[in-house]
Amino acid sequence: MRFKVDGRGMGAQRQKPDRHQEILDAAAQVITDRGLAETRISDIAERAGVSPGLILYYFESKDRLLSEALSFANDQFYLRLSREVRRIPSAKEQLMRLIDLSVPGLLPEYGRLDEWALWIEVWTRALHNEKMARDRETLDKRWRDSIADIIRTGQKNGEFPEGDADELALRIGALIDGLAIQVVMNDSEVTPHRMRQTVLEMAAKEIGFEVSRQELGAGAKS
Amino acid sequence: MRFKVDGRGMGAQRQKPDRHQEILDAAAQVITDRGLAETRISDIAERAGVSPGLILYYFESKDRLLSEALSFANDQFYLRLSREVRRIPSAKEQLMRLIDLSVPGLLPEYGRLDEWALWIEVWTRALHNEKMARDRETLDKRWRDSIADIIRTGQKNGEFPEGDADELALRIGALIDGLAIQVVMNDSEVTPHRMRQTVLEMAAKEIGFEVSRQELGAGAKS
DNA sequence: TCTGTTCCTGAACAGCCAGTCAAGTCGGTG
DNA sequence: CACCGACTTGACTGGCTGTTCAGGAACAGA
Repeated sequence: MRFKVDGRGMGAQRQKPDRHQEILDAAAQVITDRGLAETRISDIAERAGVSPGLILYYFESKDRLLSEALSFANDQFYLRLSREVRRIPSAKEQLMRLIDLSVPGLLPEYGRLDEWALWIEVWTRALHNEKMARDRETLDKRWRDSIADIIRTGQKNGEFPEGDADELALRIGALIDGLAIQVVMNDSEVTPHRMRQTVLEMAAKEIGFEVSRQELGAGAKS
Repeated sequence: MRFKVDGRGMGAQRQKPDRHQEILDAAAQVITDRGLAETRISDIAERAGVSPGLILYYFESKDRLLSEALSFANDQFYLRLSREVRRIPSAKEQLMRLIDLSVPGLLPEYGRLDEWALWIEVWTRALHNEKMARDRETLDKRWRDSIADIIRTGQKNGEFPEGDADELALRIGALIDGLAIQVVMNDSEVTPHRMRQTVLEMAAKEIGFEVSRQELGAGAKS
């Protein structure tokens, strides 16, 4: 039961690739395009360019690996989002950026639809797996909190009127989830652009700020 | 490749149980409590009280069976919902009933959380299965349409002000989806009661009707 | 160079499960 | 009763895949 705790402490880690990380990445990719149910250890090994045996050398079981991969990938998304948002001064702009980043496939450079596909796999797994259920709740709370934080920021600096930031965040978060499902499924009636517009309008109405026609249409054509 | 087309045409079908139906029911139950990934043909057979071989006698493959079971179960929910709603005269009452039926676990006699769990499995499957993706879109459109129909009814008879019924239905439907996910996952911050209240408030605000304090709290305590 | 540890491989193993099949039951029909 | 077709069983099989393992490569320290 050997374990590689971390790459820490040996200085030159440029040569030695971080297998742990690489395997998690490969796993997330495979899960994204084949689906959790169709993901085999050998697929992950192939994608990572190693032998199947090595996967089990680093992770004690397939189940563990999959769980870690899902949490890991969702973490990535969250980190990128909060890093990006933090550098924007205006709360309204922050919120608009958050929305853009949440619409599957809206921004070509980011939205590879990946995150949402993984997120749905998390839901399915959480339904019958206690640990995954706890993870999901934590991740989701963090997601709502980052929306609520933006709202509170805006309320403090006068951009938004007063109101229950947590309740508002719940509403906007849920709306995003619900719409994202349809967009990620390629529903012909719910395009990324329409989703963006709908979320933005409702957020504006609920929170209480103005959106110009130009801002509404900024995401794509029309 | 024998096939039992239907029980039609032999009069006494009380004795002969409808295996097709029974198996679909059993499958939906098993999927609900074990999850699609953990569902074996033998589990379904056991639940239905028949031998595993018989399952494959009625369905050409496990895959077909599972697909049919998912669509079938979601159909059931929709039928029950529209049957119930149709007998209510007021559009506002119709909408409130629809909301109550949609909140997982709110009504003890109905909401066994089942439908939502199955619905999430459909999403996962639709992500990588073309046929399932089409089915989902159809089912989802029907769901949005039934909300839109209620809104249009209310607009025609003067209960609700004018407005784009389809857009409103999209918003309310998405909100319900997003919140239901959290409720069905037992998120400690999103209770069935809170979901009911949130959806009702937003629907009232968006569509443009009044809800009394009493109506808001009708679902449960508080 | 020698040695011990870590990393890595590919083959082998073992369990599981969808799907097949030979055989049997049951109900109706002539 | 004899026959026939639909229905049902449960044992079997063939393939797949998670996991183990014996051994080899790479590398560091002495």
